[in-house]
Amino acid sequence: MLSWRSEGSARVIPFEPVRSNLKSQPLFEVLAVMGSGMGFERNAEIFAEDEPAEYVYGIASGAVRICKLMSDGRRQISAFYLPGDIFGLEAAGHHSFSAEAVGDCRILVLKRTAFLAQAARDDSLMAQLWEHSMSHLRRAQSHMLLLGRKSAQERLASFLLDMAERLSKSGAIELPMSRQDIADYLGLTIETVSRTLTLLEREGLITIPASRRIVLRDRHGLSELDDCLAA
Amino acid sequence: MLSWRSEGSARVIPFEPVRSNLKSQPLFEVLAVMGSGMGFERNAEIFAEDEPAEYVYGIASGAVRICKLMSDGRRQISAFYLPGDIFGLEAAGHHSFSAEAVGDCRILVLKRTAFLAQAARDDSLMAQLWEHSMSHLRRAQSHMLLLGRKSAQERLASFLLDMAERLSKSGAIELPMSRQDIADYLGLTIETVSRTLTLLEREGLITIPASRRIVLRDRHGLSELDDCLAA
DNA sequence: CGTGCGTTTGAGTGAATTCAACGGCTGTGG
DNA sequence: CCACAGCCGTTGAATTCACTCAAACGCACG
Repeated sequence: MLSWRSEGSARVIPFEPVRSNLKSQPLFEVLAVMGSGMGFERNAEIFAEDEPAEYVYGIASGAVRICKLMSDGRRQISAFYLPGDIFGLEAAGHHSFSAEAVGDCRILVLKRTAFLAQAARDDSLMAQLWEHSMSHLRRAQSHMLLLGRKSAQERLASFLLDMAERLSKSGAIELPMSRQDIADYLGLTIETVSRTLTLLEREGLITIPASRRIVLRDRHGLSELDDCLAA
Repeated sequence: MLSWRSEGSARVIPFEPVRSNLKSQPLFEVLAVMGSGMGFERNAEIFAEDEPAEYVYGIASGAVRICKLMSDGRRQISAFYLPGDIFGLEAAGHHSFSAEAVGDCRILVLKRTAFLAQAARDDSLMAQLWEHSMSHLRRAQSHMLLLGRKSAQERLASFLLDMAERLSKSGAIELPMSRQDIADYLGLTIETVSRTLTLLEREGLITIPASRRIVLRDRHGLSELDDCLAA
């Protein structure tokens, strides 16, 4: 059941280092300058739960999902990471979740030890590192409110607004992930995601010119669904 | 609706500093040595969402809930903190959630700035601070799996096992929180929590000698419900 | 022009919710 | 000491929202 999910490690394609300066946050800069680039195919596993955490990762292009699995195949995606984001840095030992490529993507990789050595040299970096973890924690808390207390419409509204903010700025979003990914992120089924999107379209809040392309027509209406007393 | 929840700040009772050494984790020690003690009554607000984050808190006795609210009163508790736990430390500016006393409790309080100054003096403390945030993040991720993908029975099983581990070690748990708190933590209603507990009792997995006292009769059975591929 | 995958749509079901009533414990005041 | 009020928790009945099962659609690719 759902076995396609565990196709697991598709091929890993090394490629020439990227000197991305899309995002100039110092943490990402460290990766861009010191790290090396790798390519991952769609659905490739970047690291697995319980695996020793040896590297830090930064996204040059594409998107990554962080997930936890149950033994019967149920999956919860706890976050999507997009270009400029850093992930996989554990304080100790092992990863507590797995990371997979949502689509083909280019990832910057740096040894954890090298990254931490750099942080030790630069106090402000250590502080930013902590700040970084805390911002993830804040996101996680907002997401718990969504998962525990919001209706399907509210979940989709929150999701679309978040995605718009993170990867478009304009009213149109090009989603990097499948409906199944969205469902597993929002704690819904693929059918409910699909139905709810068409519902939002019928209500005039969005239009869906292509399944992965969504235009926000009424941000205000979406924000009302989102509630957004949460940060 | 649900207005009792917002009784808000019940009286705050200052009390003589506690030199607790229940838990000797260095972070908590800093609070025990440098901080001052305060008492909070049941349901008192310790700090509110969006309030400037000026202090760090440690629990000497009692329990605290961390929550987010929606404008219509829906509430999600993202964590419970128990004796020995530290909370309220933000990397920057403002709290992204509120904290309330679950029952009467004694809290150690220290100025954020004093705490961070100490951390700056002691490298290992800064590292532990980061480690601390990461362990919260790990918990949050497991909880997202619970909220997004688990059935009511599975949620209660996870909850009970977690509580047993954190506050009893033996098979009997004395719950510090109400059914409403449990419901808001697990993303359920109070009725579902109640029904599911009696169901678990009928199945012989637990016994409930008093509403706040629960005995785990079959940990193995509970673990199976819990699934617990999650850390 | 089929084949395969991702998505949409439909019909029926079900787990948890809502609405409602009852039971039990605690503390207060007569 | 008992009566009563106020909570908190449990139980019951009916509803609902999202889920499951199933089928069809559409696009991309060989």
